[in-house]
Formats: sequence, structure tokens, C-alpha cells
Amino acid sequence: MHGEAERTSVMLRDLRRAGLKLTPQRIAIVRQFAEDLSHPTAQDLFERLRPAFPTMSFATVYNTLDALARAGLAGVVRLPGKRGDAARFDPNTSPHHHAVCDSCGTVLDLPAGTLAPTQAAVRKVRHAAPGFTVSAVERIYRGVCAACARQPS
Amino acid sequence: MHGEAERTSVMLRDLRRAGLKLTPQRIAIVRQFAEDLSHPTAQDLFERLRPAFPTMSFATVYNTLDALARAGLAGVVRLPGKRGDAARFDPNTSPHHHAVCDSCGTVLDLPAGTLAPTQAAVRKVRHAAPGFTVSAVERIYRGVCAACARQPS
DNA sequence: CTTGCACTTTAGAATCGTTATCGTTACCTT
DNA sequence: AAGGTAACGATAACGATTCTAAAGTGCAAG
Repeated sequence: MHGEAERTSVMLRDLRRAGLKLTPQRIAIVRQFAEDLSHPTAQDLFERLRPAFPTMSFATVYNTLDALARAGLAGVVRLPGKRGDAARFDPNTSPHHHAVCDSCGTVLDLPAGTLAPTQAAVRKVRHAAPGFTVSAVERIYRGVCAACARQPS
Repeated sequence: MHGEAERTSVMLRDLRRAGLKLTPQRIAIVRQFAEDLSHPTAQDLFERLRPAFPTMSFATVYNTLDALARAGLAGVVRLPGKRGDAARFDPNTSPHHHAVCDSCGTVLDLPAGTLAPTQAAVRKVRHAAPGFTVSAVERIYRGVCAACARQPS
């Protein structure tokens, strides 16, 4: 069980282990990102960092997030529909699914024991798509979040 | 049970029912799209139509696909990862999930009885995200397709 | 503690996918 | 035939992301 603040240092350590240099920019991005469970876009993070790092380039944010994703330290979520179809990044690396609010677009994590397919899933896929080997099953729960249920935006 | 060719006429009929005019361009787009289970992008369709309709505008393809989607006659799929993150369109309106090949990006449909959440799903979401009302559950089966299993691209 | 260099950053331009604008055309109604 | 509405084509605009070239810097070896 990790304390919240540890996510940041674990991510920094693993970034270095992946052979990447720990620049001030990367440290700042990771600090801003690692504890953020709101699935921010690159834009979101860039804007939050700008006050403290007025010279930081947009590309640096993308590059860093891309590096994190390729190192397996972050996930990428893309959703059709709502306005602004920018990629959303997710620092949560434990197995989970996503709940998406059709009204406001909020994305929530839903912990899952595993993403490995069940026997039944493997059987079903084999039947409908012979030769396709399933390695993971992601789920998107669509619906309306608590806030929007009260006040539809 | 529909014959293949009927998808086209059903889609045209429903397009008109939705209050849209059946122009030659729309008819051509629907003819190209309705039987296509490969989840084409707007670009794909545009390029296939260009030989026969050299004057057709790119915007017309987008507008028509958008109209189809808003009329509930087509779905939109977006996937993180692979090259080119263009929206893919899906003429299949019966409940189904998607299998995505991590190697070549191919998307296959997997028929599902319903997308309605099971009791267990509702319970799990209620526990992890109190107040969130689930209306549908989409699944993405990730893995490797038959072709790529033989010859990784 | 220096030094060197491969890796990074920056700023801005370029590219990609998509949407909006606008003048023109097609068609339906009267 | 006139007027109105919807759709079209061409192209500009737009947001998101990637690329480029030049200048800067972490960090491992000395």
C-alpha cells in the first residue's frame, strides 16, 4: 500500500531506470501528473505548469508523457463523443477499467483484479474471430456521474 | 436476418426518415460505407469514392458520416496507440464489442447480446464510484489477429 | 571537479484530422 | 417563375500533435 506521495518518486525512479535523464522539466511534469487521477490532457498539465515554468515548451510535455507511456508508467485514454477529443493520460498503472460520464466527460477509474480475459471471453472471441489471440479486455462503463445526475450540464 | 445488400437500403431509408435529403453524394457514401465492416476512416471512404466522384468534397464525407452517427445509424471508434488516430466509423448498429489487433490495428466486431450492464457490474461500479449510473458497458479485446500471428508486421 | 557528448529543451513551423465559412447550386413549394 | 431551404465544393480555420534546428544540460567517465 503506497502513500500518495510515493507515486511521484516511484515514477521518477522508473523513468531513470528506463534510461531517461531527470531534467527539471520532467521532474515538474511527473510531480504534477503522478498523483492526478483526473485523466488530464497534455494541455491541462501544460497550463498548470506554465506559471511555475513559463518557458516550458508544449513539446516537452508531450515528449515526457509519451516517454512515460512507452515505459509503461502511464496509460492513454481516448474517447469518442464529447467536445475536444484530446488524448487523456492516466498515471494509474494497476489494472482498472474506466467509467465515463456521457454528460460532462469525466473519467473515473474502476479497480479491476486483472485485465486478463476469462475463459468465457476467450471462447467467445475464438468463435467470432477465429485465430485472434486475446491478451487483455478493457471495459468502458458509460453512464452519468453523481454530479451530473443532480445538475445535468 | 438481412441479406448483405439490404444494409445499404435500410440506411438510406433511415437517413431520409431522419429528415435528410438523399443526394447522389450521400447515396454513394452510404453505398460505400454500409457494407464495410473494416471500420474505415473518413479518409478511406473519400479515397475510394474519388475515382467515381472526382469533385466530391472531403467535408461532404465528414458531414454525411456525422449525420449518420447522429441519427444512430453508425458508430464511432477511437483507439489509442497505433499510427494515425483518425476516427473510425462503424455501420454495425447491433450491440457488439471490438477486438483490436495490437500489431496491425485491425478492428473486428464481436456480436454481443446486449451492452446493458449486468447486476454484478452495477454493483461493482456503485462500490467504486458511488452515484454513477451505468447505462452501457463497452469492451475492447486487445490482442493479435490471425494474420499478424503468422507474420508480425 | 572538470569535461564531453548524447540526450533535452525550446520556439516555432509543419502536419494531421476535423470543422466552419461562404458563395453557388439543386430542389421543393407556391 | 420566384423564393426558401438544404446541401455542395473549395478552401480557410482550428485544435491537437509532431517535427526541426539550434542552443543547453544531466551525468558518467576521467
